[in-house]
Amino acid sequence: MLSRKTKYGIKALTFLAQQDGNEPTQISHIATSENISQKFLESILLTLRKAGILGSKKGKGGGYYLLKEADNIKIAHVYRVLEGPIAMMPCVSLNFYEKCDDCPDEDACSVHNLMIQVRDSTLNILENTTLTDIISEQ
Amino acid sequence: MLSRKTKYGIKALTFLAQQDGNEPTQISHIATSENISQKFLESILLTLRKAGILGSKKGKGGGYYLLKEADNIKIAHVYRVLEGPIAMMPCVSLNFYEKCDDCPDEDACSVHNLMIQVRDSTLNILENTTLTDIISEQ
DNA sequence: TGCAAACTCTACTAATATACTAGGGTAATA
DNA sequence: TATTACCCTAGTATATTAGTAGAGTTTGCA
Repeated sequence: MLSRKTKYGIKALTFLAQQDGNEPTQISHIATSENISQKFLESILLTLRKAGILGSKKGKGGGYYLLKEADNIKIAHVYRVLEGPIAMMPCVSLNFYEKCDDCPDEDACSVHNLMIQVRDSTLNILENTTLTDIISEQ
Repeated sequence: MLSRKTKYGIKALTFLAQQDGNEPTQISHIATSENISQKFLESILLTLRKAGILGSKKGKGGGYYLLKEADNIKIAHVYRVLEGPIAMMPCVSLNFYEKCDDCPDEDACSVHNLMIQVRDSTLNILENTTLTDIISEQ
């Protein structure tokens, strides 16, 4: 299941991508427009900023803005920052690999190879979808 | 992330599918062979039995056995029984649909359509993979 | 026939982690 | 000085992953 965090994060990013120019947009504005708890959104946007996806400006006229063009922001990147691994098990994760403690041999694990397939098909979608793609599909 | 419950469940099913004939296999046998906590496995197999995937026999010589041929057991079914929805959000789930409380219009939701794509590609794999497929891939 | 062993089945309990909410105060900027 | 992002803390709820204890059922043997 996708956490609200990731869902809200993607929604906020598409909202920012649809703003005219690159003027900073206030958290409160995004929160009310997208029906998101403002405090929660605050921490999400902060995470996205630390990941280099968003920039911010304090004080009057401040807010958040995209650091890159919308068609250069891959959903796979956003997903990994907010949700974590795209793979369904650590032992099939490319970026967050961990060995299973119950599996002596990964190649002999019936679930392992299946989850590699699932990972690849999901990855194929998320790596090839940008913010721009998402907006145009609405 | 896939829960251990589902992972163990699939492992147990492949173990049963690899047994000769259809003699009942004891929980303890599966648990030690697959490095699974026996008590945990107990509740998992019970769930699979109630879902009509496994049969059981009590008393001496008892245990669990497959109710159908291995090539008639789809992973998608097992997944839904143990893990729940295959979709990453309730609003794109076929079998567990629920409306999002924050979305006034699903078609206008940037995440919605993306997650339909992810669901379909995952579903395509899980619906077309049976226990037999999993075993042959080891 | 009756007892004991070998099983599954059920119900509690609990530790741990994670998701989400809510509040306060601080720092930077116009 | 007002406005806004930033940061810290703590609480609540829920799911996961077990562990414990015992009840119920079947088989085989004396």
